[in-house]
Amino acid sequence: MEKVRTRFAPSPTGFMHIGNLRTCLYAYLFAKKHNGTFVLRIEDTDRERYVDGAVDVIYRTLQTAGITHDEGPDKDGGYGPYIQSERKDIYMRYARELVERGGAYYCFCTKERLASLGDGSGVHKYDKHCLSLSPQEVKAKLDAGEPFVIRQNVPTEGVSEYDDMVFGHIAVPNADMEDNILIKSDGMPTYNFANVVDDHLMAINYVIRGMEYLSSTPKYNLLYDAFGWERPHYMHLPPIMKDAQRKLSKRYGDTNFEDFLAKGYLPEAIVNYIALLGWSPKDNREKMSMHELVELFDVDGISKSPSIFDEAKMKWLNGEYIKCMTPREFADRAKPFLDASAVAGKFDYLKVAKLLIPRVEIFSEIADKVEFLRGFGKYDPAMFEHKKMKITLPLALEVLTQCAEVLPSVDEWTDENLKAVLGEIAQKDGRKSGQIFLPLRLALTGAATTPGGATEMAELLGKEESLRRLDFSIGLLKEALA
RNA sequence: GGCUCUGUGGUCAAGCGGUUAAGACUCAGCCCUCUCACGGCUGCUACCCGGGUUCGAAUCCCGGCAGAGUCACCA
Repeated sequence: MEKVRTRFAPSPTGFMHIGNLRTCLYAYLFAKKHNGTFVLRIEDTDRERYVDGAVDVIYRTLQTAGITHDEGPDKDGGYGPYIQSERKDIYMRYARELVERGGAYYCFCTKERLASLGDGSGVHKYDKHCLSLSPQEVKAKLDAGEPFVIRQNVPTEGVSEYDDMVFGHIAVPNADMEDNILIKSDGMPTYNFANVVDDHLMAINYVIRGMEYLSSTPKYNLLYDAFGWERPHYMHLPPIMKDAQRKLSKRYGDTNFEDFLAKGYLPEAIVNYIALLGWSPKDNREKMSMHELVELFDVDGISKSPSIFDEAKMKWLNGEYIKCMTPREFADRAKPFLDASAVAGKFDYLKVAKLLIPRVEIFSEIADKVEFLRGFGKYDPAMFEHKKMKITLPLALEVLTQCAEVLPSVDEWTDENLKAVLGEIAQKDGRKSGQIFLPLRLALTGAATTPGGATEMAELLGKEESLRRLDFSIGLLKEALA
């Protein structure tokens, strides 16, 4: 196999959505899998769509996603420039060469004439009107400064075909293809042309992109052929859908990488999940690091049908990543979310992290989970009643009073130690452990559900605060029973 | 509408002529359990339809149907 060179060629529109990122990921994985080169090229030939700062978004996204390009605008590999707007003269030069080779021709038709081409059937197709212009006529118009475009000269008969690495053999009748514009009247190339010229000049031999190009690829091949260039291999990818009808796109929101980051998703989990949308490894493994993805990536595993983006599954995967974190890692990476929650400045993040790791799938769930820690005050004592555990209010009071007697003498205020001490008490009195832990947890938190049990809550709150709350709750119970 | 492609549970997705049609997410139930989670177990639900080919078809062929893509001086 020749040295593999793939590329990702986004247009700087301001954000990178999941579908683009996956295309980028596959191009990267394929290159790395084969010890090849992954090139980043910026396709900014459409100045009307250009957005300031958009290129930075691309760099930032690749970096946090863990995708590193070997060549690009910021990493010259000898095939630059890597920004299309800086290659303008190259395209014009090649377009003229193509005209000489008969693969293209000048067209001076006005927009009005083009619009009148309708021919009733509804679909218009350019009628090759300017192809019949003589060289002298063309020269005269050019000299007169008439605006022009350059069009590809597609044969009217025959069939163009190629083999796609995922979709197999593709054959399209030439008559169905139009003489598309290669050079626009502003002198800039269209995607159709710039892409082919750049891919060739940058020695890209594996073109990996969305399947929206599947049926126009024969047209690009015609260009390669007209120049006498070797055609690249093609790998077209099925789209990622929002639902069965709609493709994922920025129009529906929440589909770009940075939005998910803001919601508390881990970049490695997002990358892992999108790798799985449209591809699966031989052993059907699901949780994979970038390194493993590179190792396992294989064209055979790419699916031909569109896949629907399922955030529930991505969330689950994200949770799997969180479960593997140490409290230290969790505290560091979730810091912005912890800072914005009820535990900010009041509790030890490491202790909170330990409780949250198995209970949170994405960081944005943190706030709700710890909200009960915001304050502690009057609550409904009826919560102490528990039929299944046979806990009545008087029993709760009795147990809590007992706790209040024993606990102050506990020096090592840790989850484990407290558990041992309280367990002993329960056993001594012949009670189920729940009959003591349950009331205590309620007494310490005043919350029906908490991320952890009585002893974990006690450790988190600390001895002083725990005893204060216990005292308060005993008072509350006494009042209720009076 | 023409052309191109696709069609396995609600979702992702194994399967490549012979399987009790994997697995994961979701959902439901059970166990564990001091609430909530984690974990463990069980369950529900699928080969788009119709014809062929074949001893045998989810797998191959044809035709329907459904969905997607494309038909720009957007990429």
